[in-house]
Amino acid sequence: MVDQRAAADLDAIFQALSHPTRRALIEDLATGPASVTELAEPHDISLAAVSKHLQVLEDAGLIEVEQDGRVRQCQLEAEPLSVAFGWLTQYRVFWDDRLDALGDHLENEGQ
Amino acid sequence: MVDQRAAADLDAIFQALSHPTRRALIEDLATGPASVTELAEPHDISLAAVSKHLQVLEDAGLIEVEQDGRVRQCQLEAEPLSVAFGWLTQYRVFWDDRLDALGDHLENEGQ
DNA sequence: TCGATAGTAAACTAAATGGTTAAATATATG
DNA sequence: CATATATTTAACCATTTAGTTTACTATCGA
Repeated sequence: MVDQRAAADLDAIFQALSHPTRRALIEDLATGPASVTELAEPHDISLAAVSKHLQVLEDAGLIEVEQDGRVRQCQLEAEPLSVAFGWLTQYRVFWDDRLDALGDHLENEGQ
Repeated sequence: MVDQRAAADLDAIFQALSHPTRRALIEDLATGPASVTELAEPHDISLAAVSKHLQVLEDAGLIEVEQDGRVRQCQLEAEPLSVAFGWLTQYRVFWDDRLDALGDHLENEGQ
């Protein structure tokens, strides 16, 4: 009952993650909730453009937005990230098997 | 020397993963190398369309293609998958922290 | 109440995406 | 050699994407 949405959503999740601005927004939000204006500040595009990116993230379930007066507080929603992670995990044996020689550039996630 | 390409490539990798046909191709290739025609067979689109999808996968580094006479053998390249995995791992603490209640839908990757 | 602030919506544009069909290019085979 | 097979390329089309600017809608605060 957590996964029934997952398969259909992989499209939207990976699509959302494919844009550097949206990944940057996610990285910002990893440090805590923020308003649209706050999130837009470091980016060299219009507020409307950031607003659209946030809409994409919200549609993919990657953020949740809470209206607080005239300000919208955005919060990172981890579940879709874990869905994407889950899909990739399928293939982990693959690079564990094949990338021994290159090795350890992923090992930092294990410690 | 494995990661210098990584940041720039996340765009292409996630973009490549965002299309269900391409994910299906990856899943096919996980069972072993295959030719373009073999890969195309289960899909209800033209061979040319599959060829384009494979080109996207190749550009993202997700497959390697080896010409063998008139047939092109495609092989899964795990490294970009591990790069995407690596990016997501950054946020693992997030869903580990927050999704305890939902829990265990990822736990099957640990056993 | 008036003006500033926060944000979305609308209309537009350029480029990218995902598909098609038809033609082209090798290579294999009878 | 002639034909069939494997695959890409080209030309085209419709839709989506990512951005812009300009309105519009709330809401806050003096």
